[in-house]
Parts: sequence; C-alpha cells; structure tokens
Amino acid sequence: MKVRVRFAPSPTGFLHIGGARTALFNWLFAKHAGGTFILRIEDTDAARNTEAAVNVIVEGLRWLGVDWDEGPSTSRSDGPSVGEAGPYFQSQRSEIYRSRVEELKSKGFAYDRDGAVRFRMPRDPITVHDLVVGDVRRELTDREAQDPDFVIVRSDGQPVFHLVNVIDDLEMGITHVIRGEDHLSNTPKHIALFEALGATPPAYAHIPLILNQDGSKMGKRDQGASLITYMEGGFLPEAVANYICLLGWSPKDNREIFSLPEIAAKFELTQILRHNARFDFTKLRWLNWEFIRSMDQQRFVKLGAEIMQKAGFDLTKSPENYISAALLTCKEKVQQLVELPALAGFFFTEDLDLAPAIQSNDLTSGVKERLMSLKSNLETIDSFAADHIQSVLKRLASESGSKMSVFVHPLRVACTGAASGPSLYHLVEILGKSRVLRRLDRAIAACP
RNA sequence: GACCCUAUCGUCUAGCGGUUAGGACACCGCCCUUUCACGGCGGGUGCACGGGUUCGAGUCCCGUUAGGGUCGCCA
Repeated sequence: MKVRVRFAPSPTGFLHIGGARTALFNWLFAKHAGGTFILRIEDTDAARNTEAAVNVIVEGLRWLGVDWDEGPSTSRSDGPSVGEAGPYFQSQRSEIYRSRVEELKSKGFAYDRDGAVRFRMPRDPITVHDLVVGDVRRELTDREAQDPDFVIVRSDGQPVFHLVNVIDDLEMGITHVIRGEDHLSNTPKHIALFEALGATPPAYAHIPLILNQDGSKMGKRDQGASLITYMEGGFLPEAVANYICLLGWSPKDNREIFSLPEIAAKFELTQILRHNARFDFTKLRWLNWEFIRSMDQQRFVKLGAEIMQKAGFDLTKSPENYISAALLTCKEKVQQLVELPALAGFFFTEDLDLAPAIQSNDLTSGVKERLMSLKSNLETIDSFAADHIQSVLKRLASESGSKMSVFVHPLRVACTGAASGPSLYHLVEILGKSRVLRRLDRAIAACP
C-alpha cells in the first residue's frame, strides 16, 4: 500500500516550530517511502480561521521547503487545490461529516444528548501500537471512568476535532498518522472511531515535543515558538529544517549538517527518539552560520541587500558590484543575516559618528599623528587594492618601529566607526580612495 | 485527582549486557593573526536516585523522584 501522510494544522495565524517539525517529519517520511504528503486545513472553528491565518501556514511551509503533493493551492478555503481526495479544507466537508455521523448513529455508536451527539466509547482499554513509543495500553482516567463517551458534534451542529480528524484521515486514505505526542492520550478515541466506522486505523507515530531551553513546555508566547521568528530573523530555511530534524532524530553518524534530501534518504520513524528535546537557539545559530558561509554568493547578496534595505540603508545609490563586494566581506562573519546592518552598515552611509571610537582608550595617544600619516600616504598610491594598502601600513609600521596594529586600528575606526568588522584591507579597497580619505579627515577632526 | 510518555555532559545526541561512555553546540586554555572571527592543538563537564536480574548493567525489570502530555460542546 502506498504511503499517504498528512499535516493537518488549524489556522490560528501562527505556525509553531513544533508544528513545522511535525510537518517536516511527515514530509520526510513520505519522501523516504515514495509516498504522498497531504496538507489539510482543519478550519472547523470558523470564528478564528481566516484566509490570512491559512496563509501563515502555507507561506511557512513553503519557506521551510515542505511542499505538498495534495492540498490547497492557495489560502482560500474555496480556492483551487491539487489531489483527488479534496476538499482539503474541513470547512468545505460538512456533508461528509454529516453522513458519517448518521452512519454512527444508525449503527448505534452515537446518540444525542442535550442537543449534542456523543460517541459511545468502548469500556475496555485500547492499546495503541505506536511506531515511536511502542505499545501503549491506556486505562480510563477517573473522570472518563464516570462517563467514557465524548461529544463528536456540538449542540450548535459543529463537529469536533476528534471526529473530523478521523473521518478525514479515513476518507483521504491516510496510512500513517505522524503527530505530536500531545495526541497520544487521545489516540484510543480515534482508534475506536475508526473501528466504529468499519475501518482499520492507520499506523501511528507520536513524536516528542519541543521544549524551551529551561525544559518548560514551549507555548505560543515563548521566544522562538513561531516560525516567523526564523523567517524574519535572518535564518536560512535549510538551516532551520536541518536543526529541527536533529531534535528527536539522529543520523547516528556524528554528522550535523545535512540537506533535506539527504535526511529523507536516511529517515525512519522507528529511530525517532521518545523523549522531548529542548530548543537550543545557540546551536541553531551555529548551524545557520555554517549554511551561510557555504551558500551561494548571489543568494547571499540578494538576501543581505533586502535586510540592509529593511534596516533603513539606501542601497539604490550604490552600484551592484559595490553592494555585492561590501556584503560579501561579511559572509563568513554573521550567524544570522540580520546581523548584517550592524556589521556592514558603514559601507552605505556617511552618517557615521566616529568620535566615540576614536576617543576611546583602545586607541592610545598619537592617534591623530598616525591618522594624518595614513592619510598622506594613502593619498599618494594609485591603485587602491588591498595588497597595496597593506604594504603601505607595513611600511608605516616599520618606519616608525611599531607594530602594524597601531596603524590598523585607527584606520579601521576611521573607516567604520567600529573596533571590529570585516577584513580591513578589503574593506578599505571596497570603500575606495575618496571615501576613505574623507573619513580619515573626519576622524582626524574628531581626535581629542 | 486519574491516566499516559520520558530520563546519557549545561544543550542536542551515539550507545541497543563487557566501551578509556563517542560526536556536535556552548565553555576554558594555547597557537596563528590587521580587529572580530576562521583555522589548529589541548581541556573540563554526563549515565537522576534506590532496589533487583546477571559472572558482568548506561544498556533488562520494579520502585522513587523529576519533566512533559492527556482527561472540553478547543484543536
């Protein structure tokens, strides 16, 4: 039987990082098995479901690189879709639910009470054969023991999650349900529903949850809980995808960096860990840095330029090759692309306050003289190439019997207003003679 | 309250009865160096606790503790 899996989020205007991982694991499993990955929107709660909220999910998944073989093509619930098992929005499937509820009622598995329809839950414990967790036999809780039956259609006529989720999985031919472990305790209800509907339940795989760094559960409001944090925080989707795969799953070969296809090739449900994992922002940043430094230069420049513009730097006045060369000096220095404005901003503005850095005690007395000497010497060279600039500094240092750094630091500060940054000689070359000389003048003027 | 899941360095993990308990991030030294980095070399840190089973337990069983989840006319 061909594998069919789905990711079935509720559009809340928010895509949780854990949800993103669930989607990814489903996708990975489908790819590995040559199966079908389906996106289904569980928008039964009409009040809070909007097209915009669906869009957050659609855009988030696309950004991550998780595409679906079947499901909506747009965020509109009545819009076009791909696949034969639609509609893929629950809000469009009311008829199906209605007839299935009738079926349950006529078979004696469901009944009305207080205007709501309730499912007659079996009294004996049900065992879930979970691919990740193993066999789980669930006894009734004390509350359930008093009344094991549960509502499947509210008194306002709206079917509830447990019901629609099962009906859709059944109708859509889902073979494996891969979802968060928070659903493990609900699974006996789902199995009972499948059986009442005369169907064999799918295989289940409950994956561990993602916790905060301190071990508490990662709720909606916690730092980094939303995928948007990463989309807007200068993370590369492949780094985020790689990182979240490493939470609860291991390639077991001591490697850390993988492409999605590589992971798909190795991915097995049975090797998913059973315990929750804490989210380590620092390691994600490291991984992101690894992907940034090895990424395509053009893509880096494109993404970097967008972030510079967003930060308020006007790049439209600079030639393309200048922008590209400037940003590239920082390619191996940032862990998140959003660090770029602070690091490369000096390339794109003359509005630099040089005084604080020039007057700081990092630069000892005699700065002014050295700056003046730098200026007069740099003025005279024809080619403003990095190696020429370096040899000027080298000569200056040896003539004055001092270390390179007593010239290096003042020059850097004069050019960038900062004590650290990209490779000095390259930055000076890219800035160009006139800019550098002008900044040297300003730096000299700023000396105490 | 009841039920379910889980437990290896600070974090993510390898381990699936016999290992000097391995790797990565982070951290600490040293080297390199034009800053910050990169890179190189070196270092510390771990099997939650208590009982069993076994010649032998991080590995199997039970309990305790801790963390997480579920028990809704939310999804």
